[in-house]
Amino acid sequence: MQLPKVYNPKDVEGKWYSFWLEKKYFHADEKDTTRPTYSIVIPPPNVTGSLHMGHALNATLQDILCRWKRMEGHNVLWMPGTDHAGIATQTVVERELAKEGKSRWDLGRDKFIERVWQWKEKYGNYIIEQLKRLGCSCDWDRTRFTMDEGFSRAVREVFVRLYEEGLVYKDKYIVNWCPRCLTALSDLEVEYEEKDGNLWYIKYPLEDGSRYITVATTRPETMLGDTAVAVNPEDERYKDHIGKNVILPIVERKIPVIADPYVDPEFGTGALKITPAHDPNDFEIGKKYNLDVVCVMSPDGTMNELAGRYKGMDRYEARKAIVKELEEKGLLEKVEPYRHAVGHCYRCHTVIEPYVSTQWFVKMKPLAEPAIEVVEKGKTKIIPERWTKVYFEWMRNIRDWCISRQIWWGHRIPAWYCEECGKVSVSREDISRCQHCGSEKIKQEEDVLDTWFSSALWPFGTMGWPEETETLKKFYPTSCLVTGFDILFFWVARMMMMGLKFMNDVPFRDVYIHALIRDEKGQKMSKTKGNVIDPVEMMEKYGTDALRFTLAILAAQGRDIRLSEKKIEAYRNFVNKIWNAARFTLMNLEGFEPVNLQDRKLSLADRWILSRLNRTIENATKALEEYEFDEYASSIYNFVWHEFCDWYVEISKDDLYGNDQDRRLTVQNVLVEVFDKILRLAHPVMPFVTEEIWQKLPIAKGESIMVAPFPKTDKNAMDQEAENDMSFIMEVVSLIRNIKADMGIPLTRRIKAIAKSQDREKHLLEKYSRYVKGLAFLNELEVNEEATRPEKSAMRVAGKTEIYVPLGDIIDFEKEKDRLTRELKKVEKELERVNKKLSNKNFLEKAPQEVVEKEKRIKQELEEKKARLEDALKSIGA
RNA sequence: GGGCGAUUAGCUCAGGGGGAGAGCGCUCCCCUCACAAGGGAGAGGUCGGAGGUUCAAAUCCUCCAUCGCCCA
Repeated sequence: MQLPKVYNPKDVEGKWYSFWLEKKYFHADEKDTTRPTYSIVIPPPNVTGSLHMGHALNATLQDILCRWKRMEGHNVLWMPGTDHAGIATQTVVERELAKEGKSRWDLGRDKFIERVWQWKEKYGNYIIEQLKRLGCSCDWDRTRFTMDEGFSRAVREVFVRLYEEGLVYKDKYIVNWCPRCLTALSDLEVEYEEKDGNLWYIKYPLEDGSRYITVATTRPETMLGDTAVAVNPEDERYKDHIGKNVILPIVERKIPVIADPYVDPEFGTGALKITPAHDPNDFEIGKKYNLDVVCVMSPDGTMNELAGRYKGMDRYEARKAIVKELEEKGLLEKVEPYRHAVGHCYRCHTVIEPYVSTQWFVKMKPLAEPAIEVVEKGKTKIIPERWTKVYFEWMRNIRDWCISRQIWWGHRIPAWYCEECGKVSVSREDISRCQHCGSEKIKQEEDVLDTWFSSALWPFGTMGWPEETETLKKFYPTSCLVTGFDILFFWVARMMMMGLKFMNDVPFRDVYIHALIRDEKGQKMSKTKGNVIDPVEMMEKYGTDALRFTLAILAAQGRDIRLSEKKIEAYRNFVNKIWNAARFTLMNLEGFEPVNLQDRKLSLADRWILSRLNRTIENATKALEEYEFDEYASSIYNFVWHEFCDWYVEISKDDLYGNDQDRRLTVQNVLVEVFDKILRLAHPVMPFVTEEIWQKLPIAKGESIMVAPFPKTDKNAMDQEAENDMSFIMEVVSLIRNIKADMGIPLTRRIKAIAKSQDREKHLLEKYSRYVKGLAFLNELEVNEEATRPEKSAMRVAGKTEIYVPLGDIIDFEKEKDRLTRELKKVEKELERVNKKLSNKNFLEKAPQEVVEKEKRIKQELEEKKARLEDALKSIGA
């Protein structure tokens, strides 16, 4: 069988993916009673989204887990779906409308929503298709959407139940407001950024006209809404001002000077203007002292009628104008540059405005407590562990969650207001009459729910809740959640609370938190920076397996991933390496018939590679169990490339091309055995190339590698002796190659080498001289206990063995001297370290016996090596 | 302001008390019958700094410096 020289992913990826789909391998089975279950819900990407590297990493890791568990015999459910992403999606469609010169108001609510659905039908599957391209083995028949009918029912049920229990309430409160999106946001949806601003010092004249009190503020435009000035009660400077009034400049309103320990005397002048309508802290103080709440802004961030002649002005224009007026009136004492954190809308990056309005909230404390407890008790494990601290920190300081949004796209809050009795009706089903007075004059709440409110229900909402479905019984709680830390609070924490509340059980047993992807300079990837590496483009260029493998091998716990195209290219080369090893194997299987390796006489190399294979399986499996995806991938990489290809394949050639039919058959079987297991081991991370090759292997097997068993470690194949012996042979080979390279002899030029060796090493060299001769390209290897060094020769030391390579006139004595000297220096340095240790009485007394023994052994080895090197140097006259 | 993390070869990063590692890059040699997307060989680190614990510290502790992130 002949394979193309270069692996071409395009020929195989689509083919196998369709095959898997056709065979329904991705299907999770509620009816199955034999297999253990394993389930994961995908973090639903935004419908507006297209696949970025973060998704690719996230999905690759989940797919590795799912494919692995499936091969280990689990009944696996990987639940896919998308999120309706309220503000983001609405914005996209609004932008589309804007191109037609329309706003959503022109269409009206119903028409607009219809339009969003149209948009979703057209583009909403885009990211799902891309996930398929990535090879994801989700159970696509179950694909859910947070706005679909069943899910919406779950959202309503949760809302109503929380309302009935008093955990959802409506209140007038100061919230984060985005003047562009025209909606409230939760605390989490505000991103703070350090900005250079100013601290304006404004003089407020005392009522009696005697003096001024100077306040410092970063937001002079809000002064129009001031309703008090506050000072610290301990502050000597202001003690006699307390209780008096000042005249608020421009507005000419009388406002009191109050005292509250909240005021930091060190900040600014120690006097604080209090604007309850425009600052959360001021709002609290206002409540405490029953101050008026004077709101001087409209929802869109312009000044309103209470701002007098500044009405209609944008907040920043107003700031300038007000500062100017104060300056003209001589009331501006000074301006200082001041750096402070400014909140921005996480969707559109507009500076948010604290804004007093009536909103819906979820009471968090009663929900958070159990969510803390289950993690404390280890019912859910967060990996890496350090994130548990972050989780606790947030959960313990949690504030009520503002869940209403003044947008149209989302789950409309199921509350109706009665025009007659003024009461609120909250209902699971749409109603046409007031629940209190029966009036038909009712109107549904215009607001929709925060998208995260619905995503919080994802693990059970997708499984059919509130129905008691078979799916829930079988697959809830899920086994693992794989996600980035950026949504630990947004999503993970909230799912935990909702899962516990409505399912009485944690939503997931493990939470694996992976890194964020950055560019090679460590910067976040963003379209505006232009440093985005597009996963689809990378799959196109290097193949899906290469991309997946790259992401996996870089996914070390606790550190962000700096990705570059070069890395993907490097692992594309690895995929190709596997391909070519397969090509080699398949080219040399003429006359192959399967045999039982246990019945065969195995060579050292056979035993060695089988032993290494099993260690690799052991390592890789352990790594998967501990979510060490990097370790899993790199143990495959190292084994395949640096043990199997570099050594075993080379050694096998001798037998494959030789005349010993028996040996030939054994080696063929070893090659196939190693390949079969390594393909199955690697399948979860590189599904396509492994399937393509595996299908060509001449072994008894099922119809797909996807449903073949994951390899198990065979303890009997572990052979420490073979590994030790082989590593000595490998060392000798390397040393001879090294001499050739140093002396400018082409590797393949056959020459003679002499080994002065005894005991075990001599025995090994004699027994396996075939390996040495083959791998180091020698025409003769003389092994002799009494050998003396030929005059014009190079020398190296392996263990206690001296290797001589006679070179005649081609020897470069300078080079050889240089080489030996450097080697000697290294040995001496090492020896120094060891001697220091061994001459330390405390070390000899307190260190474990085995460590001391080991050091002694090392010392002896080094001394012998040193003596040999010195002799060699002497003999070339140095 | 509070917390977390990082600092190891030119670059990107593993390692986490007992002989400094990988990939990429670099240098030299080789189109050898699986693979030039390859093979062989090599150079290159007082493991950020200072203290401490220990027989022994890159590894544990403290402090400092620089960078990054989260929260207020």
